[in-house]
Amino acid sequence: MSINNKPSPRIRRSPEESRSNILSAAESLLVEHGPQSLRLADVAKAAGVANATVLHHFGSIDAVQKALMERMIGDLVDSIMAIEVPADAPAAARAAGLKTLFDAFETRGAARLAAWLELTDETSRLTLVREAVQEVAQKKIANTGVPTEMAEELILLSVTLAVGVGLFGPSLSTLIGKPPERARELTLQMLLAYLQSLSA
Amino acid sequence: MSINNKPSPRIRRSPEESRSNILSAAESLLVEHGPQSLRLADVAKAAGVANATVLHHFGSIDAVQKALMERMIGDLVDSIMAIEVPADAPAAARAAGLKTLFDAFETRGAARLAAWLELTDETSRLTLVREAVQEVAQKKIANTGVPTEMAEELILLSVTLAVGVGLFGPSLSTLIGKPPERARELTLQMLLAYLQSLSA
DNA sequence: TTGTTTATTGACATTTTTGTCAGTAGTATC
DNA sequence: GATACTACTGACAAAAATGTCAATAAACAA
Repeated sequence: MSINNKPSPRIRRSPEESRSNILSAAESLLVEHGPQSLRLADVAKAAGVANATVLHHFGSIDAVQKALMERMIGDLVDSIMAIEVPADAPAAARAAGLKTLFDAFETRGAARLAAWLELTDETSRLTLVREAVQEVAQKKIANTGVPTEMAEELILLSVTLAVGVGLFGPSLSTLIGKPPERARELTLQMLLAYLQSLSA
Repeated sequence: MSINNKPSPRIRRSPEESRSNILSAAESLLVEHGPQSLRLADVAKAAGVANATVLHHFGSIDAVQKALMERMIGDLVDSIMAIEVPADAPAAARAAGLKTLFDAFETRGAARLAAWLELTDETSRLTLVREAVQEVAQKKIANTGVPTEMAEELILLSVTLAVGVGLFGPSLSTLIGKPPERARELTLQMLLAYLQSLSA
């Protein structure tokens, strides 16, 4: 029996492409199998490269995890910044903005990222998010006549609910026999009603 | 130089005590340093016993983690079951019940436990919680005249918010320069207002 | 073509973590 | 006491995970 030595065709990427490829693979692992699946061998395999390649680009598996946090935080910030809060803020527009916020945390791994950061005491990395939130508070809500102080608290409330629902909503809903999106629906319904009551 | 061979005084516990001691140490580690700190050597050290002792009682470090999940879930169920919802449910009593619920998730590690389960795809272990929730829904709320269907959804809403706020509330609050309990205050305030509006 | 650069890799070395085992030492019973 | 039982432990073995290094090969330039 002859062993098949296929010369294993190499793919040569630019450093940026390669890093991005590896981080994307790691992100999938994180979302699908949790943080403890971010092992060197697993990440390399998922990315379709050798272990040494991962280390060549990041130096250590720890650095991969840190870089992944940074990238996902960056994406999250982009999502937050993209939220539009019309100046006159009619109810429908406000609802759409909140829906976008909740989607940002539930689809893909933003909520899972947040849980990961929370469990590993890496919340300090969230300064970028903080700045984004405050920018939204100032530029996009302050000009509606709502005082900044209250705008910040409403954002705190909304973000807390969005990330919590994003992480736990689907599981808890199905746990008690409801469709997975039920917790989010209920939460959004309540949040909107509450915001409306504040306007009156 | 003579090496000091103190014979290292042994503590001999009953198997139950020993298991409990080890699980308590593990729980502290989980709450303070996250799931990835639940290594054999760390758990043993925190419990003040040898590595082999942990394995003697649990067989593997994995079994320790599973046992810890079970125990914390049991504690959580007890907390939920202890919630009293008076039959006539005056606003103040309802507020107290919800406060208890939120406390159950924030103090100590219930919310962190939930996040751990979520990230590791172990949500299937939550059947006990499910049963507790449904028992509360039936026995303690149904007799207030609220239909079971709605009671379950209100509990889903409350639990989702409680666990989300318990996990993320403190960090997010301090992140934007508020006292750590601010997110919980805001959430409870909204939730109570919403429940009251439903009664009208 | 020839040479330069460097992304890539397999083989190996190191470290970390987990698990095994035979012997030790508390506790209870006779 | 003496004996039995077993919780407990240190020393060691095994496995898993991370990291090193010299060689290879893809892209590009002269």
